[in-house]
Amino acid sequence: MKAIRKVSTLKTRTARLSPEEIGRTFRERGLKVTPQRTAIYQALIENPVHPTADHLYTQVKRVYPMLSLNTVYRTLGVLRNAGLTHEVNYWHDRSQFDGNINPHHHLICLGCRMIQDLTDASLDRLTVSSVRRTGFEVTGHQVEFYGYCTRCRRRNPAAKRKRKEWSV
Amino acid sequence: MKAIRKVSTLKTRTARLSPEEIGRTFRERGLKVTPQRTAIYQALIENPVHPTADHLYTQVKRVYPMLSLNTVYRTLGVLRNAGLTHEVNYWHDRSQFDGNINPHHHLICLGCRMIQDLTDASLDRLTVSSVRRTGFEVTGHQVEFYGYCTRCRRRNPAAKRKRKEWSV
DNA sequence: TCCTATCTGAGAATCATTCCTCTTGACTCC
DNA sequence: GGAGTCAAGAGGAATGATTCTCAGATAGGA
Repeated sequence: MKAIRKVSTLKTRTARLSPEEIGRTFRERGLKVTPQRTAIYQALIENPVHPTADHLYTQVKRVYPMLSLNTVYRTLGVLRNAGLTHEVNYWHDRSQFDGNINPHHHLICLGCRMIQDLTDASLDRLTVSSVRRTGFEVTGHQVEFYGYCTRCRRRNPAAKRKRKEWSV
Repeated sequence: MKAIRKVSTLKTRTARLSPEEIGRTFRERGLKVTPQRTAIYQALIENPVHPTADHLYTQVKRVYPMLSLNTVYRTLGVLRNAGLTHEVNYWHDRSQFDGNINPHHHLICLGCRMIQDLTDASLDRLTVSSVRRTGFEVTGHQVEFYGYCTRCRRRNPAAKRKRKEWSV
């Protein structure tokens, strides 16, 4: 379980689709193409920090001042049902959304709550015989690593790190 | 990443501590010992289904009819800060609590929403060089397997499974 | 261009969780 | 064992994320 053979890279999200490409993506999945929906999805996939509904609302409202938060929630629900986003809730207070639908894993900082994507082919291939023995049919999996990002480590070295960190 | 060497077992939670043992556990961690707190913790560790605050409230209220939901939340917060429970939120609507604080992983059924513990030593030892290269300091990790439990598979074989399953 | 199902905005409603205030009771010190 | 202290508990109100309802707008096929 230690040997990692394939090249692995930390994913910095740089997805950047034109409105036309987004429109095509929506039509392929039978979704209507509306300006709000397009803008919300664009904001989502360009955002590397796993935004909350409110983040997206604030961002898209700059372009569509009449946008309602309701529409953001509804749109995120539609995108999730269409498989265009995943919802994560590591902090138990509000949902964050992930526009990266390729298989990937997460690094979760207990200091600043940052959630960073990690793509690693060897983790994607993870199979465990103990799971097979249970009779559980696995359709996917995800690995979360908890700890401290470089910025938090620099600011607060382990030695003097206070025990008032976030818990999960 | 395929070779699983160690014996792995599906954990069926059977923790059963006496009130005295629970009291000792609390005192060791500097927590006051109260009947409500003891009962809530006992209900938590005896419950294999990752109960919600409301589940625990309903259960403990049978013994302590005056119990308030508020107390359940406060107690769960105390237990979490003391490292005696973990909070999970796979379904994005309410928190579920896990009294099993030994390293373990989860099988998550997209059919019935069941969350089952999986202990597997090889998964516990998982280390990934791509994470080390990022400079992220890992203090723990957890693997989640999504799919269908045996009961859901029996009721709804893959072939005729409708696409109205839960999404994560 | 027209029609209709679907989408949006606005505001209200819902519901899990937290806060506030007062009362109770666990633990310490004598 | 008794008194004092301070955290814990109960009850109810508040908070805040998310969902619902409904009327008007609009995307997209005919």
